[in-house]
Amino acid sequence: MYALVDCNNFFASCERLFNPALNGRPVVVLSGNDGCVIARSNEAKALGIGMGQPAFELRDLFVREQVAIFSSNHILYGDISRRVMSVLSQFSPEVEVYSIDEAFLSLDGIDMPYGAEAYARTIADTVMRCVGIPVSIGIAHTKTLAKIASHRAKKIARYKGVCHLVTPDQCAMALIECPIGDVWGIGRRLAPKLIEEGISTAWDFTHMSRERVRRLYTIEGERTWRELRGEVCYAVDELPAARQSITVSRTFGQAVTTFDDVYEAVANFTATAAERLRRQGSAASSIMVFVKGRGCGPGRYVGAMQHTLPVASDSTIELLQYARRALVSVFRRGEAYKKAGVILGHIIPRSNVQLSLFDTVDRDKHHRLMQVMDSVNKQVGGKVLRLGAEGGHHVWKAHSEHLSPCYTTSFRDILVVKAKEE
DNA sequence: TCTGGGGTCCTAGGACCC
DNA sequence: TCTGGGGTCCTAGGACCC
Repeated sequence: MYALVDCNNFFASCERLFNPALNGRPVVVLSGNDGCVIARSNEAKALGIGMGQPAFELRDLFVREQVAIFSSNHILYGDISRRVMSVLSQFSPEVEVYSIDEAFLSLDGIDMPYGAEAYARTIADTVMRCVGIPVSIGIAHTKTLAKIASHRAKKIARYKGVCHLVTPDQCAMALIECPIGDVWGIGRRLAPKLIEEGISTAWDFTHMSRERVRRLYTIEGERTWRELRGEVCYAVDELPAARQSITVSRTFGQAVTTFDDVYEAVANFTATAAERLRRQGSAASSIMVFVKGRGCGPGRYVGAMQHTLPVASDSTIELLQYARRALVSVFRRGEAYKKAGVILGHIIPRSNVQLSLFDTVDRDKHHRLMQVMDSVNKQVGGKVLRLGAEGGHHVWKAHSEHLSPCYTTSFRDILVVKAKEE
């Protein structure tokens, strides 16, 4: 059996954690640049605020309904997420961290004297007590069914946060009530096609023939179909696989016009991407830089250039040389840039790097330097050691007007609790 | 009348997830 | 005026190998 533990309104709940005055109030968290809504408390959902809705459309509503607004604070959310996952690991030896706010637990072989449902309630209570984040839990025989169960746990009040889909009757009821578009693996594109075919619920889908599913929706569709029928196709995967590509990109806070400013942004993105690369013990054989101009549609300037490295590398210094070269070839003078990004590709384990007879780079030296940079930055926090190209005035930085403090990761931001004066 | 049977690698495009 | 930022997998088709 599998349990899916899903944090409720995760980013909004993190903001509330250190600010209980927000309980009962609508809370929203905005994307980078405070562009659109990416998390909502239940009160905010009740006001009709949509996921992904642009913030400027909502300005009046925010004021009228006294909505608490936050810029994304990914450092805070990442730290709270780690704490939640750490609590979950006390309840199962097999935990798959599926996303920042979700984890699958294998319940096989676990001693649950009062049954799975009671066990799940203990999990939820413990996460609440230790971290303060509300969670919903779905339990079922497959991950896809556990997803449906957790969805019901969240949506249907009588479940009080835990939904257990084990008997055939429970499963049938859940499948009948599950719109096809809510099934894990059936997305925006497939759902309308299925509805056109007369398949509007998960139940209908499980009653299609296997051949038809396979023909129309290929192997992934067939796996979803089998999982909904109770056959396990996806196991709990504890070790996250090394990334095959690493992207770092940002929309700028304001349009940027000079090469130096765009290059500074690209240098920062390259450094961040290279650090992630080293953290997973890999090296990249290609680097792509892209830039986007202002506006949208066909008139918008989009440039991209990829370089292949002669020897795969994890050195920020070396990767940045290629990034700079790529930027030089896509940068157009007179253009106003609103976004740029760096993508590392053709990623391989560092131990598999094929050296070259004609190599000109002192790789040991680079490696030692990167190790020192990473360890100092990790100890001190932030980018204390960085390349000169990253410094400067950061005119490209996104604006985050509603950023909350990093309560749990920065000494400067630790919450001060005042004793009540006598 | 007759036309083998296996592979690999690469890319573009389409779908999905959070 | 303003609309995020990451990822994955699969398939088809073309080019190549023996």
